[in-house]
This record gives sequence, structure tokens and C-alpha cells, in this order.
Amino acid sequence: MKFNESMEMYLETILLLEENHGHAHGVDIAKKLRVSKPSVTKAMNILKENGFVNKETYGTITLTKKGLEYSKKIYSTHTLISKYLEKSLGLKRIEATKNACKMEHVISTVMLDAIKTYLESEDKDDNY
Amino acid sequence: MKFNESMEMYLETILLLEENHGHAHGVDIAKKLRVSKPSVTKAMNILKENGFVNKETYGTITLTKKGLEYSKKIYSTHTLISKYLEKSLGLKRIEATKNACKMEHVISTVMLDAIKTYLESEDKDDNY
DNA sequence: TATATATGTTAGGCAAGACTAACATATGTA
DNA sequence: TACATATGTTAGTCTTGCCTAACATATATA
Repeated sequence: MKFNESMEMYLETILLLEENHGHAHGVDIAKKLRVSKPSVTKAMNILKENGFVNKETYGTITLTKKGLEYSKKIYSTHTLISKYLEKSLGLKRIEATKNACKMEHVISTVMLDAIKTYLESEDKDDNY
Repeated sequence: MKFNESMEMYLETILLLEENHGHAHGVDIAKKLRVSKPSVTKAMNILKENGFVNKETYGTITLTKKGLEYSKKIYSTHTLISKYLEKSLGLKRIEATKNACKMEHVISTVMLDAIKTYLESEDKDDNY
């Protein structure tokens, strides 16, 4: 199961809301992503059908185990890319985040692995 | 005037075909981008309406000055990103190109400038 | 030059992902 | 507890970008 950018952004947003409040409200997702409430409803139904979120009609939204794994993976990718851009290009945090947010949906696993390696070796440098 | 990924890919493809054959045929664009002929026709009409290509009905396609500038800019971005990925992550050419092809449509101008700076300093290193 | 093949266009349709308007339900507070 | 407000859903629409089928034109060659 591989989602597109749109669904990945919904999942990532739910993850962040859960971490802050223990659960996600549709209206908060809508605000964060700057989409309408009906768009959130539709997306949540798709995520639910595919087993990524738990949700009753008119109820709050939580990630399933599967959904948690997936969204953590995306968020981890996001963080790694952001650090990579900061370190290799000297981008400011906000600029790195902005670009990472787009890149996280499109880069290959080979590139992601290379970023991990890059950051590990940079970490070593930091210890000198 | 800012195009989306789809139109940018059409423009980039036309540029490459023009460089190889002096002009682009719809059928070749379709093959390169793996889309149908009608999709190309539609895209070409949009590009023509916006002054990016010259084309008569049933005629061949060439870039206008505006179209040439735009597509060269995208292609240049593509090349810079690809080099950056090769140098900073050690990606192989084909892997770098694959990722650059996605990234070229989404990165910010600030990031692109940072890549240019990065590559310039790397060039200097090469001369030691 | 007549005809087969290659190329380009038109018409119509589909799916994704967004929207608004209207309606349904939940929640908090007087 | 009743009602106002907040939140969620349904229905219907729009745009983008793609598709296939059918048709139109151009090109090449017998």
C-alpha cells in the first residue's frame, strides 16, 4: 500500500495532532492542511477503508497500528531530509522544512538511505 | 506564469527533442512521457494558448522564445539538482537523475540558489 | 497517383482531490 | 435541559490530467 502526496499529508497531520492531543479532530486537520471539512471527511473515509485510521461516524480520529507505522515513516523521512538540507546546503530550518515537505513524497528509498548515511558520517564529524 | 509538474515535463521533453531533431513531434512526446497522443494534443493547445510553443493544426511543434527560456530553466534546475545529489550523496547518475526529475518541480528558489553555491564551492575544491 | 500507414484531433469519459451549500449531530453553557 | 455554537457529513460541482474509440490528415511507397 503506497499513498500519494495528498493522503500522506493527511496521515502526517494526524500523527502530529495525536502527539499533541492524543487524537485528531477533523476540523483541526482541515485547518492545518488548509482544506475544507468535507475534504477531510472524504480522506478519512478512504484512510479508514484502508485500515489506517479508526473512526466512528461523527467520532474522533486515531491512527491504527498500520497508520501509525506509515505516518511515522513519512515523518521520519521528512525530518531526515530537513536535516540533510540544513547540513549540506546550510538552509535555515524553516526553508529546509518547507522543501522537505515536498521532497518527502517523491524521493527514492536509495536516496533516503544515502541521506541516512550522510547524516551518520556528519554526526561523527560533530564528535571531533 | 508558473506551470505545474505535468506542463513542465511537456516543456522539458520538447526541449530535448528539439535539441536532437530541431523540432518535436507529438508522437515522440507521447512516447517519451508515456502518455497518449490526445493527451499531448491537449497539452500542446494549452502551451500554445499561453505562448510557449508554435504549432499549426497537424503541424510540428517548436518552442517560442518564452517556451525556450522556461524549459531551459527547468532543465538547468534538473541538471543542478542531479549534480548536487551525485556530489553530496554519492548517488549514481541514473539514481540522481530519477530523483532530480521529481525534485525539479517542487524545490524553492532559495534552495536552488543554495545548490548553485554548493556546486561552485565544490568546483573550487576540484581545482586543488 | 492511389492507397496504406503514421500521425494528429475530436468527442466523451473517468478518477482524484478539491470546493460550496445544506443538513446532521455533538457539545458546552445559560 | 434547552438551545446556540462547533463539528462532521452528504450531495453536487469543478478542474486537472489522464484515457479509449473514432475520425481526419499527412506522408511514404507500390
